[in-house]
Amino acid sequence: MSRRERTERQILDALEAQIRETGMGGVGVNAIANRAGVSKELIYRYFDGMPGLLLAWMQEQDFWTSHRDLLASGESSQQPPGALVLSMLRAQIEALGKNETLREVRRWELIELNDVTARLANRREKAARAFIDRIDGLTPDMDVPAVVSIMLAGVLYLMLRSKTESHFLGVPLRTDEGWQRLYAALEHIVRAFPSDLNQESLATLEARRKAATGPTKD
Amino acid sequence: MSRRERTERQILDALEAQIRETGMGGVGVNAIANRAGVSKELIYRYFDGMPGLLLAWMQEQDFWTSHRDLLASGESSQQPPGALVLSMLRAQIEALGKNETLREVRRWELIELNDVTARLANRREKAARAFIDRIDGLTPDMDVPAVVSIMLAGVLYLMLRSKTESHFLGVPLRTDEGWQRLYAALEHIVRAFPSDLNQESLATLEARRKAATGPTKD
DNA sequence: CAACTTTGTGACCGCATGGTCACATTTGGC
DNA sequence: GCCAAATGTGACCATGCGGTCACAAAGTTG
Repeated sequence: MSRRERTERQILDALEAQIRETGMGGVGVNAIANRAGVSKELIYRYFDGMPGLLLAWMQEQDFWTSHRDLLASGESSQQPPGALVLSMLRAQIEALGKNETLREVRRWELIELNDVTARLANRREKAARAFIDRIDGLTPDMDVPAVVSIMLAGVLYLMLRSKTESHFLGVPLRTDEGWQRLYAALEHIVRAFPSDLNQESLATLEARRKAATGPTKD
Repeated sequence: MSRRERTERQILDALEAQIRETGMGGVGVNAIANRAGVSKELIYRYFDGMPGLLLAWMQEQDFWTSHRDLLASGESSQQPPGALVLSMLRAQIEALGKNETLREVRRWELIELNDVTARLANRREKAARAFIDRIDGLTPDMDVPAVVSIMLAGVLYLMLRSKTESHFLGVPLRTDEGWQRLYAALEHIVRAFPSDLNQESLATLEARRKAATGPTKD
């Protein structure tokens, strides 16, 4: 590992730590450089400024983000639609629940509109469409994208909201108990899917529900 | 109207306009004072600084915000639980859909944690609990708060997300057509409620669905 | 009219930000 | 060893921020 690679690592790690601790609002050249113990000039020289640094960091995240995505979508191609949806929702809960940095980025995506967020939005929507299209055909007389949108969006909102509020409609957002209730609610909704959820697949998922995990402070 | 009241109005209106156009990120003493065409000193003198100004502005909003809440919860105390939930969701969609400022504030509530946001959270959760508690008892063997949390949170997320992304899972977030699909999805979910939605109440709601409205740019 | 209060203004301060530059130090090839 | 490229640093600049202050103009009360 060259000397340069080492300091680039320091900078990237500092970015991650800064996002986690202060949110995207506290991200700037000075803060990152100080935290990395390095001169800010290097951020411009090696990454061409903050946008470039963010892009570079994103690309690293993509690595195992898309890894997760592939896992979630590939693991069970033969399951009924409802089970697929539940797996995907569970994957989202787990991925977001144990990664405060990820949650901060997604909060940021809600308010900021620029090159970086646009790129993130594109990539996400592309992957999401690929997932939903495989299910949509199998379930006529039901607007699958719309119903799943509500469920997924609900999970996302509650994940993000857990930072500033401990409960939502009385449901705790910072305990595993609360998230088990929410996951059970998702099951309840999916159970209304037309031709779906035979006994075996539901039993499989039920076993995994016990391990449901909400947001942690790292 | 005294001279002071007039300039206080100018400041409050400037705050609202600033929030709508730039989001809470662009809110500051200098920006507000300039937009109001007034010296920033007056913000400190009359409102004791930005937090006080925000509080004062919030209190005005409370006026018809709580008004709406009362309407939504009082209009139909005798309807079945599912219909009540649908009414409440519809009210949320309408209130948020036509008020970009409100959406910006709620985005802000997701990232910032301070006196003002804490107060907002308290008030909201209090009202929400009052609503959900009236329904919860009526519907055993189902975790009503959890299911409604998913639906309401889903609506909120998609409302907020419409600023930076035009689609979610392929569903358009900036057209009435998209929001009619989403509202229909909510109906679909509610239909799975235990003892619920006789023909009349559903027909009533169906008629109103035609008027579903998504976010507008004001 | 005179004295006093309210209302409003613009200048000023300290501070942090993003960005650039000149200059040291280190590394690696000839 | 020697020179050039790579790596790193600290100082510096303009700008915008929140906040305060002295002072002017407009109203009000005696």
